[in-house]
Amino acid sequence: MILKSQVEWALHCCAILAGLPDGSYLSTKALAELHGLPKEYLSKALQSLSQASLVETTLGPSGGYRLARPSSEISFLDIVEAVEGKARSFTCTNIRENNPCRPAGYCDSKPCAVARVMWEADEAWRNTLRRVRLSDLVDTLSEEVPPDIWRSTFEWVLKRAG
Amino acid sequence: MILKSQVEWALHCCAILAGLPDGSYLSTKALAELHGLPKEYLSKALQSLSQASLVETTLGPSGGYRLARPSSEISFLDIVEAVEGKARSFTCTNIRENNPCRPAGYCDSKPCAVARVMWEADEAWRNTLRRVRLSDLVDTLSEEVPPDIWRSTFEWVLKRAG
DNA sequence: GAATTAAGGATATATGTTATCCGCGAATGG
DNA sequence: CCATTCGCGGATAACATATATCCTTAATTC
Repeated sequence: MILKSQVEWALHCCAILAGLPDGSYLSTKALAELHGLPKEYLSKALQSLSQASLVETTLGPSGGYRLARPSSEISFLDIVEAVEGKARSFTCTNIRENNPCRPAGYCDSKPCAVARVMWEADEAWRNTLRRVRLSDLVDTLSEEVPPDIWRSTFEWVLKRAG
Repeated sequence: MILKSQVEWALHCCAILAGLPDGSYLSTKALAELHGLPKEYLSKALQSLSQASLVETTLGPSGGYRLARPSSEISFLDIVEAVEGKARSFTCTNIRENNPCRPAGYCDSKPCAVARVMWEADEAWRNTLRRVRLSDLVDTLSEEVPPDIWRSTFEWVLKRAG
C-alpha cells in the first residue's frame, strides 16, 4: 500500500501556490524546476488538482496555477484525494459468500466484519488528513525553513509568477 | 493506494484458525476451499503469516496451520503488516533538496513537514488496527453470522482439521 | 514406501505507476 | 494579426507490483 509520488508533489506545489500574491499564477514549468520534477508528469498531478477545483488556471504566457480558495480552507485530505482518488484502501471482495456451508441465495444484512474494521482504520487516516489545513503546513514551513532560504525561494517564485 | 487482496484473505483465514480446537491444524487446501480462493496463491499469504510467527505449521497429512498464540494476543495490525509489510504508505523523496535556492550541502534538521503530516495519518491508521484484536473479530462474527451457518462451517472445518 | 503437507524458487500475466510526446484551443505580447 | 506560451487531454511506452501457476524439496503421517 503505497501512495503515488504525485501526492508528495501536489502537496509541495500547493504550499508554494499558497504563498503567491493575490491574482498571480505560477506555471507548471516553474513548479517543476523548483522541485526538480519531470514537467510533463507533474502536469498530470496539477491537472488532478484542477479537476478537483482546488486550483484555478489561466492560459497563455504568464498563465499557470493559483489556489481556488484560501489555504485555510484546503485540507491535506482535499489534496491527497484529488491525486490519489477517494476509493478506500481496503476493498472487500466478500469472500464469505464462497463459504460452501452457506445456503444458496443467502443475503448478508451488514457489510463483512473484516471490512468494517479496515474501513474504520481508513477513516482514521482520512480524519487525520482532514484536520490539517494547507495553511498549517505553510505556518510550519515558515517557522522551520531558514529565513534566507524562505525569502530567496519566494523571490525566485515571484520572478516567474504572472 | 490499495491493499493487496491477500490482506483480506489472511484476516479471514486467521478468524477460522482462531476457532480450531487446541493442537489441531488446518491445511491451505481447506482454507482455500472454504473461501473460494486459489490454493497456490493463498499459500503465499499463509507463508507470510508463518514468517511473522503469527501461525505455526506442521508437515505431512493432517498438517497445516494453527495460531501461534491466543487470538486475544494477535492484532489486526499484526496480520496486515505480516502480509502488506511494515513500510509507511507515504515515502518522502525529499524534493525540497532540489530547490535551486538552497545553499549547496545544506542539511535539514528535521524530516520534511509534509512527510510528518502524512506519517501522522499513517500512524492513526496503524493505531486503529493495533487496537482491534483477532478475538474481537471472532466475537463479532459469532454474534452476526447466523447460528446455523456458523455451526455448519465449523463442522466443515473440523472434518478437515488434523 | 506412498501420500500429503509447507516452503520457496521460477515463471507468466495483469494491472498500475511513472514518464514522455503530441496536438488542440486559449491567452498574451509584440 | 502572428508567434509564443500556456493548460488540457489522448496515446504510448517503460517499469514495478500484484496476481497466479507450476515445480522441486524436505518433512511428516499412515
